[in-house]
Amino acid sequence: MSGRPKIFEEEVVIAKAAELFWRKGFEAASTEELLAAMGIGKGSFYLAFKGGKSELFEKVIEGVSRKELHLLNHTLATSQNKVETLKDLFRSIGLAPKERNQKGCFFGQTIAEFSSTDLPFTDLAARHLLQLEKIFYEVISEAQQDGMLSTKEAPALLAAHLITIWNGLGISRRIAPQPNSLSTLIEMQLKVLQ
Amino acid sequence: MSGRPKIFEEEVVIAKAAELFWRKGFEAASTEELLAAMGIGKGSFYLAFKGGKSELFEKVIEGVSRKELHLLNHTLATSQNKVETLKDLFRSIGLAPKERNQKGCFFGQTIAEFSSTDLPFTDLAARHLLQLEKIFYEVISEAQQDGMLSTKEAPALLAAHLITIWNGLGISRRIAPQPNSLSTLIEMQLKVLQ
DNA sequence: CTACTTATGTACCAATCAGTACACAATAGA
DNA sequence: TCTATTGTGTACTGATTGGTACATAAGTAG
Repeated sequence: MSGRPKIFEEEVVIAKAAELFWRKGFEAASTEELLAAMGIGKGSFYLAFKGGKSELFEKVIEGVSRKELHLLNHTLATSQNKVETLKDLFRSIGLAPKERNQKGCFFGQTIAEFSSTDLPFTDLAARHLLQLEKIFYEVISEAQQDGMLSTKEAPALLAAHLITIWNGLGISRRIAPQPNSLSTLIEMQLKVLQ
Repeated sequence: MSGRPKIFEEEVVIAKAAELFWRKGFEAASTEELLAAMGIGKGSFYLAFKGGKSELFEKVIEGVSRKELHLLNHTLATSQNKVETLKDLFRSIGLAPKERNQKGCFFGQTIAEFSSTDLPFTDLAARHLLQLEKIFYEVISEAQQDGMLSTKEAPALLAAHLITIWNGLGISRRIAPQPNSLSTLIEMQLKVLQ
């Protein structure tokens, strides 16, 4: 039944591969580099990931998505002021270290690399952004009903607007000379949530 | 002095290469594909572009940038209402055909592909976005002074905000189910210019 | 015509790509 | 200990990568 034991956990090596994919993109990250980063050999890799590099990348997208959404959902669930928590999500961009900002948004990056092809990566990345938009929508919707938001704008439109800004900041943060300039911009952009 | 005549014009083949680079990105576009698209052979190519694929890509960035900025500047120069012209630039995203929208923004795409490396491509692409931002700034600044804009927000902040939205729409347009949804979003986002 | 200059097409190159084949190692159950 | 099962490491593969070498073509100048 159970032969030689695995020397790695799938979740762990997927997370390590994610780091490299995020930094270099799918095409530029070679399988050899990935294997080195994951700390496993070809034999183990192609046994665990029969689909090779593509399967790995799909699982990386799903893994990063799950982690990020879980973190946000958890923070919201234990938050006193959900709108403020949402705002803090954006504010964190202005406070992030340079290395983090240079990597931008993994999902926006993936869409940029693949949206003109027919690979399934675009759909997976788009699905994440859609889920993020849905979270925005629900927080805004609830806050409006509770009178915590004075804006009369439709929650769906506001959520789509926030996603646009999120993706836009995913580019801006990569080329911003100093993160300080980002913070004042973000603070201004968050005025739509009042 | 003058030997065998060239069978191509540099500007023309650069424009043809731009189409492929824009659709597939730098890494995914192979030199052979590029040569086929440009309609020239390796001999001619490496004589004209001693830096190879990299030099070609730099010239593509510069070429696309120059064209887009020139078009916008020309439209603005002959416009009665510059703010409205700016708005129309954004509105055109909602009206563009699917094939166009799937390509997104070439400069955002390039920044996404390279911002974690030290290649000069990021700087070239960032420079374009900065120039675009400057145009936004000047139109807003002038309109505010002429009383055509009631917003009291600082022109520099508004311009940075518009660039964020521009880059965000560069992602949204790639994954939008139908362009119709984009138009209502864009119209809402343009309310900052009133 | 000859000499010179520049452009073109093709054959070729080493390096790298993602992926496979397979001998061998390590466990569990009998 | 023997067998079955699963995992690992390495050698190898064919294809493709970006790029070079070079013979030849197509012009101009004398």
